[in-house]
Amino acid sequence: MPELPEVETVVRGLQKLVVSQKITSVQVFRNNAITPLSPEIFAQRLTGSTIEAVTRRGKFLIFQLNPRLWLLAHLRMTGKFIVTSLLSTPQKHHRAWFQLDHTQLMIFDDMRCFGTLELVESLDDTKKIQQLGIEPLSSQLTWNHLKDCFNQSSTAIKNLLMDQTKIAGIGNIYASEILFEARISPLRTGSQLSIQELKKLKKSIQKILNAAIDKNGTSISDFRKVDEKTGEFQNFLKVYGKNELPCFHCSTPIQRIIQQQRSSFFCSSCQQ
DNA sequence: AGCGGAACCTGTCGGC
DNA sequence: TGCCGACAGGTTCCGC
Repeated sequence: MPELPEVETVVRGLQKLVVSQKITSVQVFRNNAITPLSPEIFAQRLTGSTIEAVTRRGKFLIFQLNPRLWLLAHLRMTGKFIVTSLLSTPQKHHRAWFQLDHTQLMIFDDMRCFGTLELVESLDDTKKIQQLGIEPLSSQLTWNHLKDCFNQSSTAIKNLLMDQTKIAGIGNIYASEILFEARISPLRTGSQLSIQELKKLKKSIQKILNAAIDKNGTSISDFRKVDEKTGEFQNFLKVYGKNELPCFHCSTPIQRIIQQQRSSFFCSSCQQ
């Protein structure tokens, strides 16, 4: 599922529902989601902690706990956090339950079991956070930064946009949508982009990601908000999943190609 | 340095 | 109806 706008949607949902709540018990239903601790130790270390804040870095969710500890969550393809006041037996894809005070339950659900939950003592010492590139919705995103990241590279711009060490948070859907907005072919290499194109790309990254956040993310199949409702940005996609449908602007059929083993969608007429 | 490919795991969909 | 392959929003590791 989730790229930056979906993770941001989940973070905002959790901020309203779980911040300042105490974790009163933890149950783990599938061990391989918890790295590298045993479920017993994982549960023991979390029980009694208070959730002080929920934030995001790239596609990681970060729970800041008191006593001082961080729970890093990555949803990968199908991970979800659901908050409910209903108590029930665990469902098939529930991986962990976090019982909160005030009778609320925070559920980590993940059909494909790629998602991860990890406890760390320090974000500064956590390599997977430290190696992330800039936040694309911060002031760090400038066309000059894009120039530094891209202009020596013979890698396709589609793949560069998804490189989490350059810009953190863009995945397969938004890479295609951003390049359509910027009118740049996914096949162009970083070094082939002009200054004008880098400036346009910077604006397109911000525009598409902000628009997707405004619509609570994209639900093509699995993504759900913490209340289990869908996002709405799937209704505003212009190229992703539109193989052979007419281009929004010029009616040329949208093409699907494979880059780095992932589908890219683009208009060969609008995007040069 | 950077690429392609495979692996992690489960489910759905379309074709035959 | 059933089987089989392709495909799915992400990341990491391995070999070249």
